[in-house]
Amino acid sequence: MPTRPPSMGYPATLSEVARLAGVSLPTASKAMNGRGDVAAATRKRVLDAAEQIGFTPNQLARSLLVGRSGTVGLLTSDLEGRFVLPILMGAEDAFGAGQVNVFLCDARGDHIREQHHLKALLNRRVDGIIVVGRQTDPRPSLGHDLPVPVVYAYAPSDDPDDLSLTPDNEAGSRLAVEHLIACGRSRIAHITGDPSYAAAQDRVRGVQQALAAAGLELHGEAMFSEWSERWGRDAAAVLLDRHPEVDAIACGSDQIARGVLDTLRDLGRLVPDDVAVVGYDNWEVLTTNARPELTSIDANLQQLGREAALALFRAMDSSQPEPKGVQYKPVRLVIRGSTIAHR
Amino acid sequence: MPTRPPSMGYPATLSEVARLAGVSLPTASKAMNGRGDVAAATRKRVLDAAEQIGFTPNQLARSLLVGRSGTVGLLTSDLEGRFVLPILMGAEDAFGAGQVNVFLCDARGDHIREQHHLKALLNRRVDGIIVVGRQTDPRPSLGHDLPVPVVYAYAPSDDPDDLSLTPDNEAGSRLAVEHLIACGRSRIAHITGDPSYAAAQDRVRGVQQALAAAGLELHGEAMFSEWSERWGRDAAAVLLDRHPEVDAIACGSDQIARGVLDTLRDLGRLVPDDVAVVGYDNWEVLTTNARPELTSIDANLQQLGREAALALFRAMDSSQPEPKGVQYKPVRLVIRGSTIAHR
DNA sequence: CTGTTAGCGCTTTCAC
DNA sequence: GTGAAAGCGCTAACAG
Repeated sequence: MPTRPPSMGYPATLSEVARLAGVSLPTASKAMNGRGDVAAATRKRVLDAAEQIGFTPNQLARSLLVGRSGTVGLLTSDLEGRFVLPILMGAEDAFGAGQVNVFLCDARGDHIREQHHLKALLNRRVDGIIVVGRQTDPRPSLGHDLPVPVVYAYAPSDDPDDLSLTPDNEAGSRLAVEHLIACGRSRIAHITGDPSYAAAQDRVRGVQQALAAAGLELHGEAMFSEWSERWGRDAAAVLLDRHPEVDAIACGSDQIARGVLDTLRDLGRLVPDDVAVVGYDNWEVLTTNARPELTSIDANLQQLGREAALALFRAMDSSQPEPKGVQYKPVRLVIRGSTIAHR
Repeated sequence: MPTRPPSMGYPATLSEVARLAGVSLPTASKAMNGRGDVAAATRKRVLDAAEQIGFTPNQLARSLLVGRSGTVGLLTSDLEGRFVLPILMGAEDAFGAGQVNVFLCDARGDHIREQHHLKALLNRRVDGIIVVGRQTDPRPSLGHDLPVPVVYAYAPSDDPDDLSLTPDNEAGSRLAVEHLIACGRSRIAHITGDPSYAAAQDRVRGVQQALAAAGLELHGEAMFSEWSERWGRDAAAVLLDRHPEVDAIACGSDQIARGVLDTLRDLGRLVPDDVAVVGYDNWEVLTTNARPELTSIDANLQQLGREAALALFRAMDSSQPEPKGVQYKPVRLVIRGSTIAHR
């Protein structure tokens, strides 16, 4: 006797499909999944039957049986941060192609909430987890007693036994300054954001390296404060007052660069003729609408998300020892009118 | 004989907990879930045993049995759009509080991909779906032959039998213009974005309504083009050339408003003394860093996401007929220095 | 090629 | 109070 009549309302089950097609349940299963050897005619009957009653295979049952859910967790510390979203997109994209679905969890910077979400993800038997932080400062590891692999993106784990993918900030500002030098600038200053951010420190280091390699020195001290347009405006005013000879300014963010451009304009300094300006982050809304358009450093965050997904895939499939440690991913320079004039 | 020895490596099962606690499987289940009548001492033994072997209840099995997964799908048409994220945050937040986890799917504006994701979500037996669009233009319905309730957020469904939540754009620009009038302005112009967007048309209508209610007329035609700073700059230049008497400009977006501010500055017009400016969207990065800070309209998107989640909750729980149709959600005016001078 | 038998991990009647 | 039995919907061996 059928457990349940093949009525509408409930999603159809595979046994209903089997009955309708006049085959046994396992045969229907094989036919649906293209498994085993099933006569072509039989397969067609099954597929037609499934189509007819609108059969939707229950992944929950399948997952329970095969011991993998085909899902991963994306644990973010802060969805608001504008660096998280592109990473999310890249990861979701890469997973989607592999039939994997993504649970999104936002811990909003709270450790308790993070633990809570982690537990929920494990209860749901995710096959892996990507942890996305909002800054490049190292963050606490989730630990190693987890039953699934974990990859850290943007914010690296503070445990060297974890795998972390983060943009190479040092290389980024090195690129920026090398570009300025290549454009013939030699009196270069640096205005950046909050000194408590690893990103600020790393970028200053990159600037210093590029200058040193060219036998140059920074004009004035590196100027730290907040990651805002306002600070960019104020800092540029002070800088040009005290170092009017400056012919290029490397900025720690596009926001700061936008402020710098504003002040230069107010002071009647032409960009890029008198002073070249380079930003950081390549935030298109800001860079492509600036006057002139802003040269900037792009961290390829979407690519970073994709790579994190692929690394997790590998760790999930092979359960071989994953590579460990922090991988610094290459960034790229996007040249626009703030460093090279159009003609 | 136990199916599997209680060894490490595999996640512990409830039957292992039961064995360790010296009770039967059902009793362990009841103890864990606080169900039925279980002796306090027994419950403690079970909980201790669970703790000891690090038991993690398998939600997959539970879901299969009880017929609800405790998950929902968040189907976005485009993660990139900056209106989607706050809605996502609000929804994730509201669901998280209810022990519900969220599958994130980005269709990237592609119908095929959307159908693909929809199917995946149904296979995973989500209990409901929120569809988040990136524009306020109506979008095709997912249909009504779905086994789970659906709520549309931001982009309403084109089917009046669906429930949609979208910001009230008309009311928004009405608020903006009423504010300008209250500030003593009477020669008001309107610069907005792409006329193919419903948002542009709705906002123009709101502007007209507020002007008409005060017995005023728009100065010049409403100016349409793209949602960019650049257009804001160019449009403002033209506008002030042809209508130098204008004393206020209502803009269709904050980006446009930023461009307008730039041009006003270039022309030596004081804001807000000579010309007041109001933006739209309250995109903080743009509004709080403008000179002066930009008055704008906030669509309360996070709240919108939260409400969509709550509406979906209701529809999921009660399976009573959900309310139908498009609900226009209130927006709010955020006053800053571009309309009222500090003293 | 197809059907029978088992069982994934858990909850839920229902006797004891 | 507690345990035995019966599945949720599906797949992975095996026999036939």
